[in-house]
Amino acid sequence: MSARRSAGPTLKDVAAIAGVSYRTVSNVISGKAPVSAATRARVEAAIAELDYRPQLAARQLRVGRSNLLTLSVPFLSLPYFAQLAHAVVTAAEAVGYDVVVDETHGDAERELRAASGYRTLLSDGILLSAMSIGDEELMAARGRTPLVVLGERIRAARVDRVVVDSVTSTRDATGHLVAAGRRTLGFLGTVPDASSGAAAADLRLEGFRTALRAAGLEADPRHLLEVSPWDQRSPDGDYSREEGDARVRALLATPDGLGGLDGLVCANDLLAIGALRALREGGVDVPGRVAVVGWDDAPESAFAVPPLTSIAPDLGELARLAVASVLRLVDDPDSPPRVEQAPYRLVPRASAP
Amino acid sequence: MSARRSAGPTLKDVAAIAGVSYRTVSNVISGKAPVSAATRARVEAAIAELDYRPQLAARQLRVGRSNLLTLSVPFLSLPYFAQLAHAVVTAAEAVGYDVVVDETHGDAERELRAASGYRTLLSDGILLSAMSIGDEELMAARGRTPLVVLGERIRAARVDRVVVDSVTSTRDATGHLVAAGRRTLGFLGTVPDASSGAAAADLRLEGFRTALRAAGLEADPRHLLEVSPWDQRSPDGDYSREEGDARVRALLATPDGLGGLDGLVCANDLLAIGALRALREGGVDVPGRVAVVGWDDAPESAFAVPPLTSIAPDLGELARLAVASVLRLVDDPDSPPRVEQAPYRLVPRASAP
DNA sequence: TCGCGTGATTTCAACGTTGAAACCCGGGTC
DNA sequence: GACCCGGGTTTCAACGTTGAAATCACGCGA
Repeated sequence: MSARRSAGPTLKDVAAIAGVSYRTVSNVISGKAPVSAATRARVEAAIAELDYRPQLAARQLRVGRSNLLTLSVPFLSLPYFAQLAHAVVTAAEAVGYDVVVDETHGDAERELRAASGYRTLLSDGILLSAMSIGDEELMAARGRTPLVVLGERIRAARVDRVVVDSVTSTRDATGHLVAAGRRTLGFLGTVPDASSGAAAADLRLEGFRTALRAAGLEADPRHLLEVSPWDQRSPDGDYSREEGDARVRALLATPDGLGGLDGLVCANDLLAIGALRALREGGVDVPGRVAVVGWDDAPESAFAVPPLTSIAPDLGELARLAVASVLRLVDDPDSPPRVEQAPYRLVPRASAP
Repeated sequence: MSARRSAGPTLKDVAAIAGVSYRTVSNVISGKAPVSAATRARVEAAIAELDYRPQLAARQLRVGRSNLLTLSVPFLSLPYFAQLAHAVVTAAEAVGYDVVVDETHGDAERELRAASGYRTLLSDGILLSAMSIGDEELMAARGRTPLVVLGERIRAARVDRVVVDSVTSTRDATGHLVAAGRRTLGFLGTVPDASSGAAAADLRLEGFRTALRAAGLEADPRHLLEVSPWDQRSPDGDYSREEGDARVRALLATPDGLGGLDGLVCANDLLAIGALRALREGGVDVPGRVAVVGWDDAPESAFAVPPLTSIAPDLGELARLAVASVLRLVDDPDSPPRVEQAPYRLVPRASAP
């Protein structure tokens, strides 16, 4: 006897018990062909008796679909991606799909593998949240598997994408500070190499600048706080609480300290939460002296000290759009690429009332 | 032409180009049979030319394995489960497995479906973190698919489980407070219905009591704070920051307020973080007046105000043990059930130095 | 009474892969 | 020179399911 798996019952086993052909059992299950009430009952009894379950692999082989989507994110352990995964699993379930989760750790090679459809054909479509690879690499690597990119790092028009507008959202967040009378604003989370050019953080910086310009303001270069270069060893990437803490701490240690800074826009909530700690421990009142806003609306942000004002992307909608997009591609691989936007809103809290 | 999928190349297509039989292509890919260097090169060139990928469904159908595990958790959006998912994906990847994530929302019906192996045969094994169903239901529902239960809710000896010892870990956490001179201790997170009897929170309460007893202390019943009954509508379950905040706020609103409470042990970090907020806003100094410990060591806990002392379960090890267990079952379905323990450690921070 | 249509059921083949076994061929061995 | 050995390669069948088409039973109108 071969070393095969538990060898559960098959259509044939059910058919034998019910006294019909196995095709009829299939008909009962799929409901695609009419079956008399009597046989249906017999078949269903047999199914229950054997606890029969269809073998997805066989179905998939036959029909060419797995009803599986792959979600590829850098780190499931970051709140943003955890929320995203939650939203995607929920959205996929609503349309009868399961989700395989892949973590890239922001590793370019792994992101390329995701873009190209992995080594093995498994899922019907891929949702990729990239943070290391750029447009050309992605376009070069992509394979036949339907692909939808999440987020604004990738800008190529020839891929389906679902995004939340980083520029206008961050402009709004910055505008919120300006409207509250803040005049000396800083930005936490600029990226070292200008080469990337399309990272979400760059777009958020752009939104920051747009808002300042609109208000006739300008940012002191010392208030543009750059995060450390990407570090593979860090388990959570560089937009972390620790990094936010460190960068603001460094600013405070500067000869002029804050230098009049009265508002800080952060590229994400984790950086903001780190910044809050550094400010608090540095004796700087928030929002009295400095107002802080983040981006993500992580669940913990409402419980930060003080509670953090943030941009809340509608991840539920993002996920629904993404799933819909990828399924459209599954149905029609030649469907022209679209870029869709998910909404966001500004959630004001005590850190920037 | 039928409406099948993109119809990528198959072994036969590669074979045609390379001028060999398709079985030889298979040999090149699997490496299970010797292939001469010359043909190997030709085949590999053909593979590259066509960008051939093996079709997992066909392989799975043939060999009876999918190299897929299903992880079933209540909420991916809770830090604990997000960390757990991260750990499981990592551990599975190390042994060549992908992970399908299923969210039950703590719904009993969905947990039962997970325990029984889902409606369709897809993954080789299931890792289930249950929070609603009990021993009997689980044993009754379980099907043929190898199952490993994560966590201590389920106690049945006849299922494989991987746990972190809630009793001793919480006893340690409580002991830490006692050692620091705290004498009037409370517990946040008792559960309403005593019927469940095996929920992790109950075990943590037991650990709390054990430690008190060992120190010759006793808890004032008013200091055993019960969380609200499970609420399906709540997106995050009842062990939430909001709940912790509400329960402690309620205690403070009591005629005697804290009533001498000088240490609070929380069933998890989210409750503790909520508690910290309520205490802070109630003007209660932590740890000056009340020391607080949590359980989970959520990433955000190090940045809480004050940073939270917590029990840090070794989720990496938990995941490795769980994956190893389920794969053992896959290889040998009759392998006797085991219960394995993952280690934990106490991480002291400012909330309970 | 015959044929016809429709509902119910079955037969057949195919999806792409791999285990098992057969085959082929050149180089020893006796 | 007959034989065996083993690397290299191929043939064959099967995994469990579903699309397509064939078959069957039966009531009904002509």
